[in-house]
Amino acid sequence: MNSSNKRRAASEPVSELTTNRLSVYLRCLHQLEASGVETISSQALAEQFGLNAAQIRKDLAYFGEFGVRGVGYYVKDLKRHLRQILGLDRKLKVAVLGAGNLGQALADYPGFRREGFEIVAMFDASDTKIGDASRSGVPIYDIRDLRKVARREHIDIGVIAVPAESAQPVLDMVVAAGVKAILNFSPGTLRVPPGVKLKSVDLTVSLESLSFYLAQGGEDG
Amino acid sequence: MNSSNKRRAASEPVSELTTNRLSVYLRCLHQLEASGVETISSQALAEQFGLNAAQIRKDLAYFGEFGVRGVGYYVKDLKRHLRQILGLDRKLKVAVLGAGNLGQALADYPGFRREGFEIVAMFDASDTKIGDASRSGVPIYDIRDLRKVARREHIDIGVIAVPAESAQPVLDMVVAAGVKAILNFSPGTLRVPPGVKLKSVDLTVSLESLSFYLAQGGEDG
DNA sequence: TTTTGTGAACTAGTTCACAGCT
DNA sequence: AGCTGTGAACTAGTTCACAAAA
Repeated sequence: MNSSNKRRAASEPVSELTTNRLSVYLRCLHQLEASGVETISSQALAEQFGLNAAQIRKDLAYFGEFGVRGVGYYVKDLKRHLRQILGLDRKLKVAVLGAGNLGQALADYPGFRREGFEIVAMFDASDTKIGDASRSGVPIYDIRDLRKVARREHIDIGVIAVPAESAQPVLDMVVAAGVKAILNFSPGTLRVPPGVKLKSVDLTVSLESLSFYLAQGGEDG
Repeated sequence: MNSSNKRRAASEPVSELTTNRLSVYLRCLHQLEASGVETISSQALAEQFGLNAAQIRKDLAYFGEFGVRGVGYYVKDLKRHLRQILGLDRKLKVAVLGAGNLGQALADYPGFRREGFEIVAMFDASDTKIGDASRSGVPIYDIRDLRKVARREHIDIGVIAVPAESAQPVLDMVVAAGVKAILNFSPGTLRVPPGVKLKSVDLTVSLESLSFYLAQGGEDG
């Protein structure tokens, strides 16, 4: 019997918190598999990685009945299911917008390649960078060729690492080039049309949240 | 009358979501001030930046009565209050652990300096890097000198940008050196003792969440 | 009149606890 | 017996709506 027999309606909402946790579970499973563990209960998984067992079960049950009562989850099986749910069973092509320090670091970041992402292009507006490549060999194209290159290379995901003031115009270009999912590292509010997914990582907000802790909570903790 | 007359008990919890938003509000106020706006209502702020007016008011009211009924908030005043609440009224010293691509990019990231963070040191274990400096001049020290340098330089915040396998040992060293707030860019679960604040930015989870969108939601959206 | 500050209502997310399968 | 999958209970977070202040 097929364990993916429970299918969500395509429009049923999945919380982003849930999908983020699926990534975490997948990483845990990698480690367990590497340690030779064949099956794992939600309880054991929770204890080992500081999570809640019921939450793991709920998150997983949302996508199918992957567990076996009395046994737990088969590590290899669950891994395969999670990779499929997260869309990691096909290679995803990524372009980095902005070939500055951060852009180049992201383009060469080994963690992205590891899970099947392929960084195939960087884009910049500066003549001194265009035509060059990152250390690991990702070519830097003229931002004006974005649409052309994006189509040719079938870019799935754009990563924005440009200064704040050019973030929205660059984002608009990426969207116009047909890219439907964007990871943004620029600070500030950006707008995308419906049907395009924007996820932002705000480095300043992260640091300031630590500053807040030190100023308020840390003093008398 | 002092507008900070309402004081939270030191132990009263503040949601991280709230403190993150305070950073966002502060950034909005920078922009408004630059545009010459002197007062702003929660309604106008909400509309301009895509937020909810009641939420802005609640977040702010949590720390004091900063607004004036019938008028709104004085941009300059509120900015000052937020900077003080977020602990940005003093310079905070930051050290980056790991002088690889990502570490160097973070050390030179202009956004950190802008809000008063001062990146004063990088640490690495590789002889070829120790003694060198980042492009913008941040010196790279031997990780074994962490404790000494951290004390001498009064490091407030550590930023971890080392490979996954060394993340926990490096984190332990940072904690042992007396640093109470850490921003982590390594993937995986890390543990810190109580009294130390760890905030993690997981680049792989972020990308995988976009992959999920493309695999599940994007197709038929 | 305008707009804050805030209790009340609502919505989302987490955890509990147990029926039911293996 | 052991563990999943899940309704019910609970907790956290958001939005509404309005009294009170300027």
